[in-house]
Amino acid sequence: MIRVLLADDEHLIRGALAQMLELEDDLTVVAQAATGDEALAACRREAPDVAVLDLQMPGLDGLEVAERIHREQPGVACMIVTSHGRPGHLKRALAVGVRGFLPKTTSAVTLAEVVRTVHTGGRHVDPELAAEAIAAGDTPLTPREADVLEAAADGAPVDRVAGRVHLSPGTVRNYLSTAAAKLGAANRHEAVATARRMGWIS
Amino acid sequence: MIRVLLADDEHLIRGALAQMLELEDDLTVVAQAATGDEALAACRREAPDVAVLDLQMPGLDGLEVAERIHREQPGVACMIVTSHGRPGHLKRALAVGVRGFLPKTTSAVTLAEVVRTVHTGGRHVDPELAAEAIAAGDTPLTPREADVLEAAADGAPVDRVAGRVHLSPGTVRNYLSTAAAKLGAANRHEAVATARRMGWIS
DNA sequence: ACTCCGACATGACAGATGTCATCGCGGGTC
DNA sequence: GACCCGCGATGACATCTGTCATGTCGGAGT
Repeated sequence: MIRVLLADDEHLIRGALAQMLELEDDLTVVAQAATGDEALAACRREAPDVAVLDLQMPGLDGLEVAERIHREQPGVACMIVTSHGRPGHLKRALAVGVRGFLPKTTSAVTLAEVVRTVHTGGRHVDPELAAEAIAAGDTPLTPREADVLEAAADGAPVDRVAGRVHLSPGTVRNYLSTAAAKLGAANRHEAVATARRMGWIS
Repeated sequence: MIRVLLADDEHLIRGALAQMLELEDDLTVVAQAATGDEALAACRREAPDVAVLDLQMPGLDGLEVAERIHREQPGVACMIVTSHGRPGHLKRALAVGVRGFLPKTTSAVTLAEVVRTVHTGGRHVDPELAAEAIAAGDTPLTPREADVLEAAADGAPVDRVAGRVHLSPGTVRNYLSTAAAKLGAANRHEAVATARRMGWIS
């Protein structure tokens, strides 16, 4: 019997998913969590075989949870389920030791199968997402550029961004300028949009 | 037996939800749809008692589908289920004749109950969302301001926005300026962010 | 008829932003 | 040691934006 931890902030979805997994003879949901922190706590307590994590959750997101679980309990196989599958997320997930990555558009049978796959040590990523990730390539941004772009993501004026990242306004402008150029955007706001779409910034 | 139409682009969720609703003795899912257009077609074909619509779907979104269903088949009770419950969406939904509005964070039993409620002619909106909607109030933007702001939502420079809405660049700047002022934003990009948060633009 | 308001436009000006050249510092690499 | 590259900074310049004053036009109310 494969013991599954289920984390998703949407109660309705989580409940429905749990019911569905319980329907499988060889699966049992031993814990549910609505936030990243809950998921982590539940994982320590129950030591499940597989952790099914939603990407976007309040508090720690699925990727951060997966990272910590992977460090603390390497025996627990993590997999990510998400509505918005950005290429960058997949890369980060794999880097962090995630063994399964599925969009919520996949069918129920696939989910159960993937749970079994990762439990036996295998990996599975959605083919379409994988293709996108390959097509998108790696981020062209330096770490600092990504930081600054993210700090500018809410549309705040340069000065405020500069305060957030503790840089001079001029430096911020330079970073944003090069970032926008690398992303082929006309200004930083477009740059933010494309970087978001690619999953290069949160 | 209450006949339910279920529309959600996330296959996993839709399937799980369907199973869950089928578990109720007095409910049966007669059709499922992954897009707005499919939902509309299925609704015409099956004439269900209740249509459960996700807000964000490819093609027509839940609100547009609800509007058309309400016009074409007033006998079909529409309800919206969504992950991101913005205050503005709720207002628009009620204006369009939607009878139930729930975030996906609600529990499964609530969903079933609300399906029954709207079927008997009642209404149900999530109390928390209702409170937010009241607190948020109506959009301060004129229709045209909202249009222009939405056209500027992806961060495009003024000229491009002007092209999209067939206006002179100067006029666009004026609209964006007044919109930003009304929303208390430092620039149009912040204005876009707050308008999005409130559900005043898609 | 008169008034108000929203849609649309123009012109002008200040301040914010994008761009570029240039600099120093430190960590790798050949 | 020489070199490249990323990080951080400055200054100058051109352009883009935000703001305001001002005007026209048509529809809705009174």
